[in-house]
Amino acid sequence: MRPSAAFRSPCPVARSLEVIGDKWTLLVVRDLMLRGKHTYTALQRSPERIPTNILADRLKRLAAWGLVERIPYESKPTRHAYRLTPAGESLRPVLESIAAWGRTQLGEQADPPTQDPGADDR
Amino acid sequence: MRPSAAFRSPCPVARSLEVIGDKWTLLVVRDLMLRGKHTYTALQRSPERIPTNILADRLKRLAAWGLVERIPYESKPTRHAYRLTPAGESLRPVLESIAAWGRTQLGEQADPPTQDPGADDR
DNA sequence: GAGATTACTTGCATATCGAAAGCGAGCGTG
DNA sequence: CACGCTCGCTTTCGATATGCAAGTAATCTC
Repeated sequence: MRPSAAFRSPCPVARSLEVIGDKWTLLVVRDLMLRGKHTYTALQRSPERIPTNILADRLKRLAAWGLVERIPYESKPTRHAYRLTPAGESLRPVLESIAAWGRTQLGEQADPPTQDPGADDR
Repeated sequence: MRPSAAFRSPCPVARSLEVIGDKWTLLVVRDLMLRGKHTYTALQRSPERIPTNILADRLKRLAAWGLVERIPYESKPTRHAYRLTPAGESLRPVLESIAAWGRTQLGEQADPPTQDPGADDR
């Protein structure tokens, strides 16, 4: 759960993918960076409906990597805000290039390509 | 396995992550784009040691998305080369921003951050 | 014809995901 | 002060994905 094993290779792409290479992590970053969502439930309410256990896990991972910090902003009912650290902010170009790619390549397409199962062309 | 269900949201980031949001896909793209590897076994021999079934699956997925094409280059013992399509090539800025991020943020660090299990700070 | 190589597939154990339910602390209402 | 509600998670558990190892088939090498 927490990052603990060694990097699988010295390649910066391979390393990055061990941190952000999954379907949800960058979505959390997007919400923190671009959508001004900073509380657990605000993040939960995003249209992609991240499962609550995954959200809790990703926030922990992001915090362990030093990309996000969890700051208490209220003490009576203890509440915290999640904020990107400068290291987390540095993901902005990554997020932007991915958004740009999605916009141009997966643009207005309603659905992903289907392939009739068994249509192996060989 | 094959992409078939609908996109989970209209957000270009969310959509992109359904295509490239995993630990291996972009590594295959890296090898095709930056390292001149074009055959199955060449891709297999990368230092990250991608499991063979995962490689076969990712190549299928990438082909289904139109990012990679599989071209026979020899017919006696049928052999194919995998090549990026223009759509696949368009991932270059994404790959570059990820590489740049990894280089600056995960640079020479030998290992990911460890956190003694049970050190919940709250 | 006994290996070796290429390009995979199949089987299976394990890890991760994700839906749903649970939980505890702190309000708020009557 | 009992009852329900929200917030912020954790737990449970079935489904899906991962990854190791072994198998397969075609050609080619000796």
